[in-house]
Amino acid sequence: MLKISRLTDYATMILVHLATRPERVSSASDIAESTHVALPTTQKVLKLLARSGLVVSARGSEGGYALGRSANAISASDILDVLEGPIAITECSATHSHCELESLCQVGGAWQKINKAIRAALGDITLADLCRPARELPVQSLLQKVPRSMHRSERS
Amino acid sequence: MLKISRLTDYATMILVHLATRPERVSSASDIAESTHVALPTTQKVLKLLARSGLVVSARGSEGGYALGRSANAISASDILDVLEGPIAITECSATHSHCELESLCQVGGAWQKINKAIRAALGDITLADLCRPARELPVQSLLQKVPRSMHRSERS
DNA sequence: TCAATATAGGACTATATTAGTCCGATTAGT
DNA sequence: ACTAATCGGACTAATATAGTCCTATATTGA
Repeated sequence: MLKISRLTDYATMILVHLATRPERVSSASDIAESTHVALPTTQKVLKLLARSGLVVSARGSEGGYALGRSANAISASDILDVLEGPIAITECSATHSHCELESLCQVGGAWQKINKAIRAALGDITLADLCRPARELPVQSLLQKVPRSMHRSERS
Repeated sequence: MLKISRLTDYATMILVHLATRPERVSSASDIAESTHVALPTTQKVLKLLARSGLVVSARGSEGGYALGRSANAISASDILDVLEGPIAITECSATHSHCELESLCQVGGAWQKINKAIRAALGDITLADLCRPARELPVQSLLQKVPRSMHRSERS
C-alpha cells in the first residue's frame, strides 16, 4: 500500500529530467547517464512513457524523447496510470460474490472509495510540483523504515 | 501503488466481523468460517493483529479474539501499519546522497510528502466507517490533506 | 491432574509480481 | 549505405506475497 514501484520512481526522475530540458530531445542513453538508471531499464520506462503519450519520441539518428505536454499538464496520477495501471485497491473476487455476509463485501467497496479519493488528490499534483525542491514544502518529520528492496540499488 | 495486499483485505474483513460482535470472543475457526478465509491464513492474520493490539486474544479453551479497542478508535492506517508496515513510498538510498543532481533526489521527498498526506487522511477513516456502506465514507477530506503548496499552480 | 481446546511463534514452500536484460526490427538522418 | 536511434516483445532473475504446517504454551473444566 502506498508504495510506488521502482519503475515509477525511475519514470518520475526521467520526467523531471525532461522537464528541465523542454527545448531539445534527449536520447535514452543521455537520460540514463543523467539519472543514473541503468540504460536497459531507462529504455523500458521510456517506451512505456512514449506509448502513453506522456513523452513523445523521435526515431532515428538525432532522435530521442521530450515531454509530450507541459510539466503542469502532467499529473502524478497520470504517471501512476502509465507505470502501474489503473489498479484497484482491492478486487472483489468472484468467489466472494455469493457471500452471504453482505457487510463484509461492502468493505471492498470502502477501499475502492478511498482509492478513488486518493487518485483524485493525486490528479491535482503536477510534474511541475515534483520538480520543485521538497524543502519548499511544509516539512513534517516522518520516520519510516524502508525495506532494503525499495532502495535504488540498481542505480549506478 | 494504492493496492492493498490480500492479507490486509482479509484483516479488514476479520476486523469488521469482530466489530459486529463486541460482546464475545470468536475463535479463529469461527472467524474463518464466517469470512470464508482459509483457516491457516485467518490464523496468520489474527496473530499479526493480536501482536499489534488491534485485537486482544484469550488462549486456551473457550479462548479466541475480540477487538482491542472500539471500532471507531481503529483507523484504516492502523490496519495498514500492522499488515504492510509503515512503508515509505520511495527512499533515496544513503549511497546516493552525494548525487550531483539535487533536483532528481528531491523527487523522492515529494513522494514522501504525498504519502504522508494520504496516511494522514487514512488516519481519519475508522473501522466503524468501514462497517458502514461505502457511500457514507468521509473520504472527501483527502483533498485537504495534501499540502497546499503541492497543488497545481500556474507557474512554468 | 488430565484432556481438550485454543492461541503463539516461526519455519517453510509455493506462487505471483516486479525488475531487469536482451534481441531483432524499424525508422530517420548524413 | 551506414549509423544512431526508438519499438516491440520475449525472456530470465529477483523479490515480495500468500499460504501451510509444526511445535510449544496457556486456559478451562471435568
